[in-house]
Amino acid sequence: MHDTLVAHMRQVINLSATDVEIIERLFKPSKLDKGEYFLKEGKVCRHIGFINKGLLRYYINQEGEEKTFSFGYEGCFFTDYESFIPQVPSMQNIEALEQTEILTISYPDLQLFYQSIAGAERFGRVAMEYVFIDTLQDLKSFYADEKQLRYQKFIARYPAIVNRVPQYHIASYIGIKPQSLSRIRKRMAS
Amino acid sequence: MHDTLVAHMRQVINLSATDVEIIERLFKPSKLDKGEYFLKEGKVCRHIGFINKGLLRYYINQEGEEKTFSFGYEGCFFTDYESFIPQVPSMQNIEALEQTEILTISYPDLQLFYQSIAGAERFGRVAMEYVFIDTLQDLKSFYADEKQLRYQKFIARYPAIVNRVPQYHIASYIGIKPQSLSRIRKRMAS
DNA sequence: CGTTCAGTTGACTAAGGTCAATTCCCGTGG
DNA sequence: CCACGGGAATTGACCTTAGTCAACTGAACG
Repeated sequence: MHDTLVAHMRQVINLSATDVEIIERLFKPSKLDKGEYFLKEGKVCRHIGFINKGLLRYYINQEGEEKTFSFGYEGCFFTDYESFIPQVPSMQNIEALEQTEILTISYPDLQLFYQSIAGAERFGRVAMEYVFIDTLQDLKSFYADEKQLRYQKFIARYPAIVNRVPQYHIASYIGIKPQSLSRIRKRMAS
Repeated sequence: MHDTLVAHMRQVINLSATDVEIIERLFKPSKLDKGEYFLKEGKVCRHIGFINKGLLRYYINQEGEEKTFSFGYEGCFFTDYESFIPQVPSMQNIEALEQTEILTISYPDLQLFYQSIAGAERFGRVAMEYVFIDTLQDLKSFYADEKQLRYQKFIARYPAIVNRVPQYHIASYIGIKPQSLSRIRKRMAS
């Protein structure tokens, strides 16, 4: 249950058997059905999660439109950092696109985790660094890349999920309407 | 010289007099003239900096065009995380738009900082969290906001720097050409 | 076999890009 | 003090790309 998570952590810090027991106690297994929400806007995001299996979608509502800005899949940490870190109400939604198995840790338990395990702070920092680098690359791609290139990068980078996500969510992620993505795909095929 | 930096850190962690001495030893003062570079693409970014005074611009070169994606000013930490964290060659440039006074810490000295001061890991994590939240908000604005709204948000959020930055850099930051920004400004005035 | 919803296609519109000319601003040198 | 030069900003005319609205296709499911 916690094997993948522990393996992730061991790439960064050493964990004793006791440490692993602490982790197994603090990170609680949970399931989300397809269409179920991990987080709804207006609520404070009280957990960080780790995806063992499944697929999540992050989006904001803007003028009645859902803007998807990220996906999470096997081996990803996820939370709404904007809400979780300062513990203020969230403006985003996190929805399961498939039945998803996760491990979650609450805000107070995360503080316990940082205090109980040597190097946990370090792991927290490093884990965030990697999420951060990902976000930076995404941001730069959005600034600089043509929409067609963004689509090509998406299918190159996430081959594992491209067929699990409806096309209109991918269009939203790229920053265009489904019709436009359809036209781009047509252009690419010829 | 290190007052502002130390004050910043003290908002997050306790620092003894000895700690402050360590910080003063590890964070080295330096100056950049207007037009001088802190980082050029192709080089590994070997320092994190803190801005005491001045103004920096971050940009990437894409098809002969400079795409500005961020600015740094008084009280900001800065580095190219994508290059600094894994210590690989950078794809971005950091240029001083004004004479800028900075404090910098090298990668090895940062590891020393983390090891020598209790809570330093924590400060590193928290500092990154705030930069990260900023980046997330920026990313979401780019996804979801009209260009005119992006401009309005920019002048609302950075009133201190809007008059210190040439308009064509702001246009680039927003994600449009200088001509388009000029037309948006005209539209807003009427 | 019909309902539903994702995806495609067509016709038209709107926003931003491109190219080029012009104006504005500011520092420098006659 | 004024004229000139150069880069920034503006404006105009036209083009390209994505958005909008609407109709249609196709696969999934009861």
